[in-house]
Amino acid sequence: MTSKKATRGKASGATARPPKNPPKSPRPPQSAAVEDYLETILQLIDTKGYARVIDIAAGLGISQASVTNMVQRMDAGGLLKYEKYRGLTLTAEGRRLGENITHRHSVLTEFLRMLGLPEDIVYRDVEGMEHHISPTTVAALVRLNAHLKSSRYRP
Amino acid sequence: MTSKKATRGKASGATARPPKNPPKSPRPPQSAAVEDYLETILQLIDTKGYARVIDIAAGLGISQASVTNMVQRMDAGGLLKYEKYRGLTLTAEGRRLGENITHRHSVLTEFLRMLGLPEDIVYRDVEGMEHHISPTTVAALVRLNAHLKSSRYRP
DNA sequence: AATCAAAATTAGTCAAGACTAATTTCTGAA
DNA sequence: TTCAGAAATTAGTCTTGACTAATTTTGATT
Repeated sequence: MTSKKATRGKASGATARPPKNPPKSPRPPQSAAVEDYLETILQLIDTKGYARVIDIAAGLGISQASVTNMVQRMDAGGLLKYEKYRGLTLTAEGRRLGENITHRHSVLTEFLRMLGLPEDIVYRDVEGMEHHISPTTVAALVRLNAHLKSSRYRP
Repeated sequence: MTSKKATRGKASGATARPPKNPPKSPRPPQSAAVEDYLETILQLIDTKGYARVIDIAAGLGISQASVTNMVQRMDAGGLLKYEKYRGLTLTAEGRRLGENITHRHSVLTEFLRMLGLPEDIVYRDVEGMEHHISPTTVAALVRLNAHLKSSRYRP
């Protein structure tokens, strides 16, 4: 608990603690939502060869309008290249980020399965937790997974 | 990834997936933010005997105004009893919830420490992840922690 | 009892991200 | 080539949860 971080607004806390406030330009996002989009987009591209707005929307379970809006901001943020009505492609950075996220997702999923949890719970917990795990922790989980596997851990 | 859940607005997805839309009354909240508040409030009460707005604000690193606002909504949600300018007390439900949350926090912290992670990373990852772990997973982690301890797991 | 600083509250904003409705563009038949 | 339906975009809202500024209440001190 503790610490909220301020949605991103104009922190400078009257009573607040760390007033850290990055200048920030127009609209480049960097959030849990963006990670979900990247993950879905990468999966679509690697699966069907392209990522249409409608498929991203279906994959995330949200409206097409929401996707259009976010995709435009992600273009502004340099995560992907977007041409209205034409389609989109990930930039090098977007792909790299997407692959990190996907890896993290896999590691976490493997870990929870190792605990003997039912698939639906694994799925939901991974969904929620994945955006909050540092690279260091991911690495530690990779090692733990290997250990649990080799030691034949039975929940 | 996949699935966003819609902030809570008026889902009914044009393209969206599960249009589940609970009626919802005035303002009863139930979110990660509320969990952070409950955790801080419970800690203050069990430590100092009471929880003042200014201390909650300091604990969460946000403004007093934000706390006042949330505390009023939590009162409406039945998590605590609040009297303007006078103070607040947790309801039975609020305390029960707070204790669950605190327990989850401890279990998760112990787990990450077991992985040999540095304290600052443990702290931040717990902050982020704790709101997304199901009771079932918490139980599984308790067992895993015991196992790792007895097997003298060394990262 | 009067006063003043600390604590709390109110009022009004803001940003993210989702939504609906309406409009525009694209595309595959006919 | 035309056109209807599918896909995408725009415009405008809404909710959550933070923020600042201004105001009010409380409580300790004189």
